[in-house]
Amino acid sequence: MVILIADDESDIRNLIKISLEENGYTVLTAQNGKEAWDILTTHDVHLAILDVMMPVMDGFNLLRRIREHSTIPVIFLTARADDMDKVLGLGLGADDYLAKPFSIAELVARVGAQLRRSNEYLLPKEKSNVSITYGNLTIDKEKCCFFKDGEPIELGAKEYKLLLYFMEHPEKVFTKRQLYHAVWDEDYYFDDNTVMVHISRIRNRIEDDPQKPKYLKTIRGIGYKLHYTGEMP
Amino acid sequence: MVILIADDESDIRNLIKISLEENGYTVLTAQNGKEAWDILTTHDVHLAILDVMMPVMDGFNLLRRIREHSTIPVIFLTARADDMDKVLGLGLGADDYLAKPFSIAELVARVGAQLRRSNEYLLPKEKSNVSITYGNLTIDKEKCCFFKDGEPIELGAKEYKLLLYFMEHPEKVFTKRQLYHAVWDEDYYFDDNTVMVHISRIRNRIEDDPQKPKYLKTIRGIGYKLHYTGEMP
DNA sequence: TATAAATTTAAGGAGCTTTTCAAAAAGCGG
DNA sequence: CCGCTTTTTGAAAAGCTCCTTAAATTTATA
Repeated sequence: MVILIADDESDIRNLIKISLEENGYTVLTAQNGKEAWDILTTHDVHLAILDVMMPVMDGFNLLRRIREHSTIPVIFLTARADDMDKVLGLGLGADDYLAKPFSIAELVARVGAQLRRSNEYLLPKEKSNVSITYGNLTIDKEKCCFFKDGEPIELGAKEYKLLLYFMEHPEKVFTKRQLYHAVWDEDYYFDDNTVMVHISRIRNRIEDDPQKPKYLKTIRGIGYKLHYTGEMP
Repeated sequence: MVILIADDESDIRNLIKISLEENGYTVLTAQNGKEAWDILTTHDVHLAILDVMMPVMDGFNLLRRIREHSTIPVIFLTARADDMDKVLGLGLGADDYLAKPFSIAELVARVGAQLRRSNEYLLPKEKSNVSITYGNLTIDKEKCCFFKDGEPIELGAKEYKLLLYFMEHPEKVFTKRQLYHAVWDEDYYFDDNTVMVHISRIRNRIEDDPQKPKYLKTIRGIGYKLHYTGEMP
């Protein structure tokens, strides 16, 4: 799960970031509303924590823009009591709010609660077949985008189709012949290594260490599979 | 969000313009009521800040004309106390007012508040299905007009339909076949490049640099999509 | 260690994309 | 209804990206 924190105070940002990362979340940060908007439009974010008072664009305006396109949970942080009233009064669609200073444990708990809730009531579109998430990898079939930890990764068309096929059948092993069939939609009669070259390319883009792939595993003598090492949220 | 400032003092115009732009708004300016009226009738403006005293057409008359057609928030600026009384007394439908000299921070706050309010109570018509806004692009299905930063951009019929289709599904990738189907409403059997030509023409009209499109992105090997860069003018 | 399998690299080119241009069609005003 | 302007279409050429190919290198297994 990818969480965005937008706050102009770097101490608070870092404190929250570290605490959430300890709980297994991936965290992106922004110093102001504009930065946050840039991240939200280019990344795959599942929840946002926004300070009300920020330079360049404040939390209210940011939330309004978010709600034009998205229903992700948003948690507000406020320093002043009357800001809190605004949050409630405006009915802008914030899902939760906390007054500073707040207990970090409470924030983490509320993040968990919002994510659980949003998972339950997810729109059918978001829920099912448009985007596929496996571990910290996400592929959006509508936008034709691929994300790792919420970060977008550029892929060529063939690379994208190949990876999509793996994402649709995680952990399943495919021979090169099967993969060629699925992606190129034609038989291959002899073993050119086109498929392998593309696998190699994908590894260079998505693996931390392409020599020791964590995701795209080789099953020697048979083929390849998409594997996820680590705990599933 | 596009804001119009009408004031004959250029210092004040620029000060306000800069402050609002820092907050992520797009700003248009006018030196008098007539200029302001010209802009309001040809552009897509979401809020107006009017000086009461202006040559050619004063703020009162301008507001009266605005209210014949539009319900956008209007904020008055006044230099004299008795003008302020007029604003209140006339009941012309100004949404807020500030006496000069005013704190720029307060003006920015009030602009934000008015925009929030107008968004909440928006008529369903204005809110949803008649005009679509994505980033700094707006398309008005009723007037069949397209705006970038509030500036109208002329489009041919096919260009308009194509762009409308993209605006209705922002970020979604479409193949040329899908686009042809949606806009021309007939199958295409061979790959004439008529869709591409129209894409190219749209880019020439809406992109700052058509060579490096910010909005209409090519997804090589797959198709095209309307993207929002997150940049704010 | 030998051998087969898998991976990497780099170059050339195929195919996709863009642009341009001109002809055809459609819209507009007189 | 005719001639003018604008828009759309189609074809062809130029440009560019990424795919394919082949050869060199590394890794795994018997």
